[in-house]
Amino acid sequence: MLIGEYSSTLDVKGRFSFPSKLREDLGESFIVTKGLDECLFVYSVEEWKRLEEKIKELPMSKARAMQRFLFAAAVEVQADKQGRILLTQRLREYAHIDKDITVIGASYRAEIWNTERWEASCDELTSDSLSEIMDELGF
Amino acid sequence: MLIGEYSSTLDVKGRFSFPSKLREDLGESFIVTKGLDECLFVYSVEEWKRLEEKIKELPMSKARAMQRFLFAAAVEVQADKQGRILLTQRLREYAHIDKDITVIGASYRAEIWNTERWEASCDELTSDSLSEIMDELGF
DNA sequence: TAGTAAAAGTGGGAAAAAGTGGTGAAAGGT
DNA sequence: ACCTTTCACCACTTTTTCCCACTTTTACTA
Repeated sequence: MLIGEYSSTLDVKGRFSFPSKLREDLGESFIVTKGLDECLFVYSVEEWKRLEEKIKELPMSKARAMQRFLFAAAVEVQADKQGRILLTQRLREYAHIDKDITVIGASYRAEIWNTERWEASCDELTSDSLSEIMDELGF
Repeated sequence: MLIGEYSSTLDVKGRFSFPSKLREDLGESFIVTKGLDECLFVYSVEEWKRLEEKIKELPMSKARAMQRFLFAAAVEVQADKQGRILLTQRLREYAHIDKDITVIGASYRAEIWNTERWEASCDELTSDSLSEIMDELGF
């Protein structure tokens, strides 16, 4: 279970330390790919395989856009001994990552965000919509 | 069943002792997350898992902002041998926790409040509004 | 109701883990 | 073969975590 919110910054080489709490769950190496809302999705290898299976089952008419989006962008990364990872320029551009980074746990996947964009997307949540959904969940 | 009201204060390191009566019920480690009205919600691991399942089932199209909010805010904490816990700065900021803390039992969850805000929110509860709700419940 | 024992709370220090900057080796391209 | 770029690791700093020892409160008994 991936939870929590962690912030980090790119160093001069474009590396950043990936939260150790999330690394514990994700394993040695993991898959990073384009996600919704211009953030990056991060999956453990096991979870990625599961996703692959699901997409395979989709009819070609629907699946090919998804396949192209997810698979073409996907990269398998491995943290160095200090727990840092390096993203391809392509992925960094897609997620507007230049300096400040926020990594969050989101249940079965993690997400990598430009910090500003993450905060903006949090601010969009009104407390009304929050309590509404919480009601529904019996929170 | 979590009940009662307990007060505590942050020490210089930002720790505070979590009421032992509540710890008995919550277990070794528990989940703290952002709650409504700018307090923090505390769930036992079992209770959290139940919520997790519900959150996961929300439709991706509508609820992903909500999912992110809930999972990103969650932290699993474990009391030290003295029964104290340490909250992340993020959670402390959200709940305006700086010095005086009130922890309350609220049935299946506990809540962590800034003491002043807790007292203010108690004052807001008038007998009128309460009796209205009690009517609804057939109390 | 005072004394005693046990539990809970507090302050602080030491060890481990995580984070950061930088250097050198390997790989790849010219 | 040489230069550039990428990658892996070492050494240092900072942060976090864990636990000891002491104080205070609570509960129980005489």
